[in-house]
Amino acid sequence: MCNSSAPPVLLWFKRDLRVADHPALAAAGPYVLPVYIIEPEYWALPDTSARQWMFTAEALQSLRSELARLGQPLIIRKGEAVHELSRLCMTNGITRMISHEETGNAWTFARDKRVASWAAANGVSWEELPQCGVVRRLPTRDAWQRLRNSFMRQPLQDSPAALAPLTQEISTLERLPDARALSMASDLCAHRQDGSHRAAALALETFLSSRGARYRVAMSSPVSAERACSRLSPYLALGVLSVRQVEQARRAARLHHHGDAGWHAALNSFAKRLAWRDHFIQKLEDEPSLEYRCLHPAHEKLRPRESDAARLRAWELGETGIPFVDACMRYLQATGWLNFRMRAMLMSFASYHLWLDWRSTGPILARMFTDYEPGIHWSQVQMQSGTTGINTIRIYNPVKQGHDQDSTGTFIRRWVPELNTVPIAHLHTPWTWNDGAARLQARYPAPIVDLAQASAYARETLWSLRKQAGFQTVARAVAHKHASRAHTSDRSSAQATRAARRKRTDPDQLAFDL
DNA sequence: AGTGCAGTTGACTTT
DNA sequence: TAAAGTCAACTGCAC
Repeated sequence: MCNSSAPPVLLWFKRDLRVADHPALAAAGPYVLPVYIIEPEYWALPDTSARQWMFTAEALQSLRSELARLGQPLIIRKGEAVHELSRLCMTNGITRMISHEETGNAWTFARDKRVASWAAANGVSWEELPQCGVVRRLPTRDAWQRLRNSFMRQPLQDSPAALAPLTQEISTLERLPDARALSMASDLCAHRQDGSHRAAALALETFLSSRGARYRVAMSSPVSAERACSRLSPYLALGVLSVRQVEQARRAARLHHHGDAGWHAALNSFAKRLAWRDHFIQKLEDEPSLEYRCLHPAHEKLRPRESDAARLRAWELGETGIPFVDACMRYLQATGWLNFRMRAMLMSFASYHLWLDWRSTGPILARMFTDYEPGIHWSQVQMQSGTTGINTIRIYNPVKQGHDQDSTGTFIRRWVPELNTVPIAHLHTPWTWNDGAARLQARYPAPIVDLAQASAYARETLWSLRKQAGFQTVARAVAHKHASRAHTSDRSSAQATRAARRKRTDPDQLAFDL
């Protein structure tokens, strides 16, 4: 198996830190040099954070031991990608590199272009294979769903039985740097998820066997979502699990729970979310400027580009004076995760009530998410800010959301302990608590905006922008390029009526337009 | 028993 | 998986 005359294939691990269902590893063959590069410049970006790095480091430790078990440990380097790759290729006579297509932020996109041009100029071939439903150079959105589904149905890639140990000695970082060594701001995140493969497998197993039973009804409230949601997002973001592994495990679970209506609803709902995941990442793949420009350009000057520093800070710290908003923000800060609906509410509150530009709030949320996935993140940030031009304006009322999702107030009391003396009748709106509001204000701020006034201003401004000449023409072009085709295909009127009725009653159908 | 009425519910529209 | 408003149908109750 060991062939010392031919050079190995360099397998560049990026956001695919696993050995199972790993198309690039399978394609590389047994004589492989597995490499991960810690890029300090990436970890200095405004949308990356120490919690993401610590999670990544745990995933890397797992990957390193799995590869070692297969016979060839992971080589870990720290530095600039072109520099490290060219050194590894030059000193080992490597002419073939392989990795997965990555739909990342603007920085990783630019880095990949540098790597590609270096490779082309130096006689190194670099293959990039898909590892999820995202299609590179997709000509039109029309056939996407079919392509994605057929990818998910393909059998999982076998992980190799063994790798051929390299004959040459190649230096590797033994100890992974901590966040401080990467010059990252300290980031406690006391309840962060664990990045190891063992933790990922456990989350998948417990979700599909028990935790997910009430997924469909429990996902909306931050109280129940913590347990009932899959919690697979950070593992999918880093590729500790492949989305195909998860999708196929879901299918198997559907058979296992056959006949159970709750499980049936849960697993169907989960399948939709896995598909939406690829759908949004596809958008960033097709339109990288999604990260820094409004999808509909008429919104560019809607909000001041320089954000109000006091408002931004109050929002980031969970000190806005709106209990449910602050509880959600502090929970996110402490756990690195928040359920979808509450993420939408936080973003909506920042963009509409606080009138902050998404380019100042987006990176703050990105850093707090252990599961930061650029394609999902920037699509959602723009949707919840109303800047896509093609989605209906959804301005969440954080008091109503609080009543709906935390009616007993346990979530608020846990995460905003300053409020623990406030009776439940006033917990969601402590400014209405006549007896104690004055005393309370020494510990907890009055609302930094008038909710009704702020949302009315946002609503009127956004809707009047939409009525301006030319707005809808541009909006249609955006929809043609990006919108899901799920509800727009030609249908008989009976089917259309059925679909409309379903739309009203099934939250999945309305969950994430665009 | 039937009527009037306030209040609720649900479908639908507007912003 | 928005919220607020409109409208019509319905409900429960007093008389």
